[in-house]
Amino acid sequence: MVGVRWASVQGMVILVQAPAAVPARHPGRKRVTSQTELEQAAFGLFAAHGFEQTTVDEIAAAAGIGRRTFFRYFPSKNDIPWGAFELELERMRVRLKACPREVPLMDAIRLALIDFNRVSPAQVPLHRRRMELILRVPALLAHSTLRFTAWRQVIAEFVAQRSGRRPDELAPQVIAHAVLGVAVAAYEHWLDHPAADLGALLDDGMRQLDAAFSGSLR
Amino acid sequence: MVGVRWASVQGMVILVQAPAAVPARHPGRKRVTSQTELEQAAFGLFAAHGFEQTTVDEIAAAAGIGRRTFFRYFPSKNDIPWGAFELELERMRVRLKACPREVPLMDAIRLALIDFNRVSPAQVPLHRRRMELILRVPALLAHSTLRFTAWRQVIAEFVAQRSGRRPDELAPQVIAHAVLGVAVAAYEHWLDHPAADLGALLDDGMRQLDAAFSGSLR
DNA sequence: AGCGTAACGGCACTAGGTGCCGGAATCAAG
DNA sequence: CTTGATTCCGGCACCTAGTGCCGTTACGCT
Repeated sequence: MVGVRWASVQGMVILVQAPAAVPARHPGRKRVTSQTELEQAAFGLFAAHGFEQTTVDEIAAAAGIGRRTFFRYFPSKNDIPWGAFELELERMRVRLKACPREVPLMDAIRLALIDFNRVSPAQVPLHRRRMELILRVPALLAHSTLRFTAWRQVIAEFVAQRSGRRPDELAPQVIAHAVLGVAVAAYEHWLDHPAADLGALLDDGMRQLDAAFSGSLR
Repeated sequence: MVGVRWASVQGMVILVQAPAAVPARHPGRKRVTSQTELEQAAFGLFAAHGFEQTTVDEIAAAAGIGRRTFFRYFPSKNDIPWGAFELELERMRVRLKACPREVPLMDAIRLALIDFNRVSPAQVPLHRRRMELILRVPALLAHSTLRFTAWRQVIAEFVAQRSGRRPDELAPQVIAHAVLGVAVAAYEHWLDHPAADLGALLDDGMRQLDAAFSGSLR
């Protein structure tokens, strides 16, 4: 039901806290709901009345919990659409680290980018709703900046490791910003063109950027 | 005193409204302060207690106006550090449009980027405080997203015009995101290394990105 | 002086977010 | 079964940003 496997993860549990499925013998009262349940309740309300018109009170009421409790599951209303982002991010970090050094830097990044954003067909509608909220609701787009920083850091660390620099140097940061830019631009396009293939857009985006610098774009 | 010359500007007055200096025969009560004055009062408080610890009431009190009036000068507390950004942006738009077609696309952008971010030595300290707030205070960094969108749009429109595409196509958007990324990364570096030259960092950033795609970075 | 106009600013209200604290649920041990 | 430690729930009070409303104030012009 809860469906989040996380046995292998140890640290890095920032957003996703213990789901109720784990039978572990914890003392104390059981959690009455989960992030996933709250997310579903919230998404329903967002779809019906829009993000801004939906108050936290309404979400809490719809989920049958107190307003105060809501803020124990999500640090803010803006965090609702992000799901298990930190987990996904960790996945990308591992994937990049596992990439053989024979693969050229930008190829490695391009492939990881595509892989990171692959979703099973069954989850596409949910993913689309998520991204629609994140990229189209001004307050959420603004909030996303903070998540994007963590995302970029993963790229920057990979570039740094590969090129013998420190992650905070200019080159890794610039590349990380650029790659994130490709991702966001591809998503924007994907939202506007539902028939488009996200992976292809990401691939294309990276190649367009390449082309721009190679001078083939005038 | 007010010091904002704007006689030559006509449209595009979004943030900067009529300063009291213009003698124009407007009926009605005169404005009692200006964005610049409020900005100064606010910056003082920010430096003393930090952005988040400073309330709008305190800023208003320091400037000798009512809290309600503050919100007639700035749409939100988050907008304080942005100064005449819209005006600057318009300057960049004009500058790009004036660039001869002989100049290759990415060179034109690189030069405009450097030019856009040139500040006179006397204004460097203020500019640094501005950017420190915008890029280091989480709430302001988040808010900046909205301004950055407008900034990217200027780049995207230029690329589109040059390459015979529409601004919302993938290539212009990707390039715009990447260039903004260079700018932000350069500013981050500049904030960490006060001795560095911002123009050089921007130039370097663009070239690093170029190098990454040319495969010279491994 | 009087009139139209526009800015001021108080008041009340909404909404997100937080600290505090008593109460309820759960598990383990006696 | 009772007790106690632990953990979660959720009400309450409070803070802050931001907005609509509206009476008041200051200004320019006639």
